[in-house]
Amino acid sequence: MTTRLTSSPPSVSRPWFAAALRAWYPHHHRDLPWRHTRDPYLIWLSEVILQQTRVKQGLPYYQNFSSTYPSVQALAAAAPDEVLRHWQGLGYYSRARNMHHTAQQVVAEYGGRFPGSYQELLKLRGVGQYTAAAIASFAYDEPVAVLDGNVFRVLARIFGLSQDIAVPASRKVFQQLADELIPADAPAEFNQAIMEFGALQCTPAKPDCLFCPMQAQCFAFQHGMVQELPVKSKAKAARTRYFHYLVLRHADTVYLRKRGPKDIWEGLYDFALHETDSADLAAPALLAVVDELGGRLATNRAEEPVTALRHVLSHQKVEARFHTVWLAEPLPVAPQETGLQPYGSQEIDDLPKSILITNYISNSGI
DNA sequence: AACGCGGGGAC
DNA sequence: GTCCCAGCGTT
Repeated sequence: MTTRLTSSPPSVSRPWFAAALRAWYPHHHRDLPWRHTRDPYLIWLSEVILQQTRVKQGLPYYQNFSSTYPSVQALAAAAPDEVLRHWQGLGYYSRARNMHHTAQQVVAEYGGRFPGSYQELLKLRGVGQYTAAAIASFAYDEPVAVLDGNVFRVLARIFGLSQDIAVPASRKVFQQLADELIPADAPAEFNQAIMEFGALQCTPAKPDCLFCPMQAQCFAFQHGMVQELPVKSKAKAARTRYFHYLVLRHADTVYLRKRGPKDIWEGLYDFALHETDSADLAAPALLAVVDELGGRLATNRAEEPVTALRHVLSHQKVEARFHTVWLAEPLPVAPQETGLQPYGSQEIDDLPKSILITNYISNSGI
């Protein structure tokens, strides 16, 4: 496959592109709060929230975080569970854990001042090439081009780049072009504008080509390839998992535990979990699990209905069944490595939880 | 280089 | 249902 469908060589600069963006941006851009600050902390906060997240979804989280933690010192001083609780519902929770780690590092090792260049920013946990370029350009006017999903799409269409954007090796072609296009005198505006152009004008499914100012220069439009570009190979299908939750209850408490690493929802809280290869779990197997935990069933409690919930992630489908188990007495203290601990209703509300667990709790009246 | 990691909205 | 979103760290 040709690496570049246009006839002009990569070294040719295209001032018209930056000029067209510059003409389009002031009249079309959205008024977003992180565009009114040069504070690298607030810009970093917004960029981490917006990684793999739409502006519409991330905006309320930015408002909440920036008011709850107005400075990097405030964020660094927060408890890890509290940070995760504020992140609850946004997904990709490693972002919150890394963000908290980096806040503490900036306070402890950088005297509370954010690193002042792209190369230094890149060393921070949770700050990759995109985020480092965004902070460096928006806060410091450093001429480094951002490369996100919007930029990939815009450049692929306008300049006819046919490399598979899902393949890491394709990145260098797009990065080189973006670095050629970004003007040294207005890098921040260029980066904002190209992403906004991708988000509002050159959208994935139904781009507004009819009223696009780059229509005449756009390779994809001129060649009828708008739906074919960018080229992106398919992700592999999501696997299905079967979760059998034991909602262990005694008096006014419910047992929860913090989820560990190397699986979904690290650091979030859920119930005792038994995972199987099928949707069904026979009653004897269920009781065996309770027994393993050292639990003794209350005999004066009526059986409660099993709640079944389905939860879909990008890469997994979780079919969860919640079995309420009333205990005759509290679980033995530190039975094994289960980490299960009793929590009251108010405490549970304050714990960080996945959407699945939050939905179950709100439906079950815990 | 390939993979794992959320949740929501557009179509 | 499919696709994508101001990507990143790990393996």
